[in-house]
Amino acid sequence: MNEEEQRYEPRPIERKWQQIWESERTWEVPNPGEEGYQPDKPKAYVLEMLPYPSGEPHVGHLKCYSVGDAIAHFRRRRGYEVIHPMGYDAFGLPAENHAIRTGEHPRVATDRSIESFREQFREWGVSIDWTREVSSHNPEYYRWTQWIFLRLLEQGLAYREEAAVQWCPKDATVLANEQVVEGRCERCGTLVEPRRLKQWFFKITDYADRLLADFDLLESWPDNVITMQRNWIGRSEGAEVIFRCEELELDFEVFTTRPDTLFGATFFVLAPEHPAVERMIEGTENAEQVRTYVAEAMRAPTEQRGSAEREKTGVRVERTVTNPVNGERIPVFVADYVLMEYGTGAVMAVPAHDQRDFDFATAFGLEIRRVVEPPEGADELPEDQAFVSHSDREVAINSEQFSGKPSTEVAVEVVDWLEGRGLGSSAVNYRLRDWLLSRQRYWGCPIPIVHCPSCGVVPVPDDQLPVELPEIEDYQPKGQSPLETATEWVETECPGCGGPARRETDTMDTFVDSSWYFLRYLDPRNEELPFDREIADHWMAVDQYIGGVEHAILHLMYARFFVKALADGGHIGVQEPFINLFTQGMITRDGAKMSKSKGNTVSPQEYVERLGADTARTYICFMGPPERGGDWSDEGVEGVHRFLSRLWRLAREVQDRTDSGAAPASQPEAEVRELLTKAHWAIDKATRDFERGFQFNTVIAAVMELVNECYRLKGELLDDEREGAAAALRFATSTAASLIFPFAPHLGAEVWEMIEGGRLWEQPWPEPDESLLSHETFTLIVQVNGKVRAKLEAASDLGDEELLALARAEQRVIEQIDGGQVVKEIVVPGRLVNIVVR
RNA sequence: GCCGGAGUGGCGGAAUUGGCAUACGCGAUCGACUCAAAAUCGAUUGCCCUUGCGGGCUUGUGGGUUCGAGUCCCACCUCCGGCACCA
Repeated sequence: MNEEEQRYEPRPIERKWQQIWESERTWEVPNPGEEGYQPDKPKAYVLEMLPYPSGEPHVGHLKCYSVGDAIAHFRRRRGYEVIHPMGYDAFGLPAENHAIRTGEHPRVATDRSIESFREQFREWGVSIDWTREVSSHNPEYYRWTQWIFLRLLEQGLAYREEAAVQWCPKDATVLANEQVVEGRCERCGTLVEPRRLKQWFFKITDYADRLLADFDLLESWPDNVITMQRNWIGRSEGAEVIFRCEELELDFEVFTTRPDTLFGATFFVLAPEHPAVERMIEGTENAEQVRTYVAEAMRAPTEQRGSAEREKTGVRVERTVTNPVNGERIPVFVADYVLMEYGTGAVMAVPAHDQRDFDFATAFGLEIRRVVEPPEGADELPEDQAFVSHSDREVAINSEQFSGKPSTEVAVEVVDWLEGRGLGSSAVNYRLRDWLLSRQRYWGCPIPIVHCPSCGVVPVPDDQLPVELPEIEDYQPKGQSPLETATEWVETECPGCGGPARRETDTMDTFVDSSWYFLRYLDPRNEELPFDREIADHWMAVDQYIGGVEHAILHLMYARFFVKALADGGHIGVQEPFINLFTQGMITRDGAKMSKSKGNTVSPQEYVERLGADTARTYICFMGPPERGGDWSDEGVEGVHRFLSRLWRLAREVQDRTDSGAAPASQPEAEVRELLTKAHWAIDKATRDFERGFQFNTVIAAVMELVNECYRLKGELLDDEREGAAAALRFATSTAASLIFPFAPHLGAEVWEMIEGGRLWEQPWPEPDESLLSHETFTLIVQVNGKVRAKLEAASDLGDEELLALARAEQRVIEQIDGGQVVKEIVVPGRLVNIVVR
């Protein structure tokens, strides 16, 4: 045998199997009722978040699809009918910005990128059912995005309203609340500005409670994702209380989580944006001063306003409002620490028991009246801050008839009292805002609406869908949608009255496209509906969803909302799209996030070409627990490549030097038994670790141990004339191939074919032989006072007394006990003996 | 500030129910093969003391429970992620 034949060359092996999978359509699965459908198999929907096609796939993609593919392969071989589709989230800003720079149509760049993604997925050997491929920028897809929009409109879940919205001046579009991070645009980091615009919204707030409650329907989601969504929804219970401005006969509703502190309300604050500010100041002496303050506050960037550390500012309004519980007239202020977006934009201020109100009262010299006290005997309260504790232990004071009662009780009773007089009621408030979906951009799904001067807002009838995106000359946004320039497209007929009308020129947020794609995969060529309900009900929900944690709020909450809305419309039978969620950690290089500007990017393609896809995929799964992320190391990749080479060379040698007809040994010799035991140990370990979650690093480590054991024993076994020796080696080698297959499918298939013949993926996942796992002897750990003093082989069937006798016979144990008195002896059967000596 | 998560060799990490701490990989050292190198195969590799036998120490820090703690409890430190004038 020459050198060439001894070297593991991944490229030809990988090509060979990719071609087989492609020509044999190995990973395609039929829908119920279609040819080849196997009703007796349980289904498993394994799904990775669809990529946004921009440029070429990066390491994050490689990780996501390596992890997902390992799960898909494991499930298939465990007897599931696995649906594992792929698609592209193809609308979006980067392609449009590219178009603005180059003049190239966004579709061209997007399609080019999709081609590159498709090609790489094929080269990575990902087991995808390509018949189900979709892309959100194709009219065959977005037709149904529009259809769903219209259904939500019918269900009263889509509405158009003028609202103060967050505008990104750089991207020249409005943003959803979720897309504003610390006052900046989530995409480009530009400070956002407030603007008043008429925009389309989805009423996700209607689902706030169900989005919270249905966390119970999920099996396994990372806690941090659930927490993030929970915080984002921000449900808080409390009361709505009416404060009346008697002079103007104007009622103000405020929300409070602490109705028990109502007697401590010593002033009242309006947000600068509050619509009633002008009426309140009209005709008062300092009206102009208030107007100046409001104007300044409105101009300040959101980011600056949103800081708790900032000094409190505000201005007095020459009016009072009445505290409903005691009839007290309290002063009114306008201050920017009160936000229009939350609650009612007005608050009752209780400086004694709210830090912000305390800070404001201190700055403006206002009364701080304590109405809640800790029980007697508690520590002195600090004078320089608010006392916010609220439990059964605190007691109301200075609260008329409520004084002396526990503050939680008072909270309930005060609300009852208010309710009885029509001055308030219990209420729930959310941080969650409705989803603003309008975008003043070109490269998105057109909103299927026509504005008619006589009929108003008219939905485009279903049979006129899709509303296709027109071709335009100039992609540059000018504060309005670039679609405004497509005059011929904009000017249309009203579907209602037939008169001249104009099309809606805003497009949809791309998160709309990706909120239902997992349903289209199930029935991708349906021309009557986005998907057939029966088919969708068969495959849904997604059994395992895999993706980056950066989508914890945006995508994952929107998709949950969509599925609930579709369920309410009778289009689907599930309430939750993703039963199990796995969020992968980020891969860094030299400890830093990869970025082109830092020049520390890792190109998956480079590694795939040089070392093979199997190496790249296996390495990424071996780096550490995939949810944690890790640092890319070239030495580490080499190490994995070395391991795969070892397996391949082992297979080569075993194939050359053993017979396939070899019978298993009837009377196993020590080496044979050792090797078989290791193989079954590896099967057991790999299976358990797979089932435990995503600890692929330990699965791979077990296979490495098995291969190491083969190397250790193969010298003797290959020289051994008896048939059992060869059979054991063949079994161990093909088992290693079988177990590594989910990570290195090409090599796994190749080695299996070399040793066993046939198609590895058609083989069920191996089962460990229990009889080989239970040992006749075990290593007994002998401790004296909890310290290991000896290790010895003991028969597994020995009783406690016999184990103790063995332990006490050990020389080193005798020395340690020497002279002392044995106080206690602990025996853990099958593990250890601990002798306690004084 | 609030809510999560994590701290284990030179490095990435393992340890399933409270029972051998450091599996597997990287790196390093030595050896075999080679004229030589690469590749490959094999051995060693937590720290300290000791020529050796052996002994002591070690899972961020301090305490506790236990025959026995990386794992459980209490307090603290550090790092990472998320949220934050949310009334």
